[in-house]
Amino acid sequence: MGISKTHIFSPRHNELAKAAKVMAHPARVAILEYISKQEGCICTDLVEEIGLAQPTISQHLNEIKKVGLLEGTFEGKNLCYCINREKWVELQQFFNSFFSVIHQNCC
Amino acid sequence: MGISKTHIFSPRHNELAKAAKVMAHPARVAILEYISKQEGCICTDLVEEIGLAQPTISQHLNEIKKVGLLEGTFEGKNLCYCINREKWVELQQFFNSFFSVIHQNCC
DNA sequence: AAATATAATCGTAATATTGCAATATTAAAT
DNA sequence: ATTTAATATTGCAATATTACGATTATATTT
Repeated sequence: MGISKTHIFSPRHNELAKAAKVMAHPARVAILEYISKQEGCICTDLVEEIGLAQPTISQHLNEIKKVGLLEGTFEGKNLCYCINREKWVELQQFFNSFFSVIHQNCC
Repeated sequence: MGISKTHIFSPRHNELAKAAKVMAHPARVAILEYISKQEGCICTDLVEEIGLAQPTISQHLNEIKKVGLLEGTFEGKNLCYCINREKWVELQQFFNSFFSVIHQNCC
């Protein structure tokens, strides 16, 4: 994205943007939804479920991991991913409180 | 972003991603918050408020416009931007309902 | 009509993202 | 120890984003 001057923005704005960025790709939205709908942990499936190549899925998973939305075992064969519910709820509230700030009535 | 295979994802996932993308940059988060906190419409200010060059702000505003989050007069001198509240609430609910889907308890 | 103020557009450089093939790594099974 | 199945990493090509200077368009003042 070019230089992206993150330093001129508040930590809150940067955090919100970072959280939003995770959901800013349909593959990641689909992955998140799929995992969150599973009863237990998921093991594979994702590649055929989503329809992207394995390295691509792996990369997207990594992006999701980086914001702390995934939990579980990540190495070796048969990984076990699941949603970090605390973080999930935190994000939900984060977005919600952002959208709740509207003091404006014009136009 | 490379080829970005939007066609393999559901419309809902694509829409959510598109909405999230708008908030996926701190400048746009800051802009949205600033406008939403104004009593009436804003006229300028944004450039010095945010701290980016005028063309850059203009571009960001355009991104926000494209998802329908802005309303008002866009041409000429002294434009008048304000939040499209309907769309705003729609997005809030969109995100919220996405985050509400969690059927999972493991790990 | 000319000057002024404000915002949009264009062009372009720098950087980020997406996606995949090839390869490496890991852990379990044989 | 080998093989096997599953995921991670690397490297790279294609495309998108971010940012801004220069310019252009538009409307208001003078």
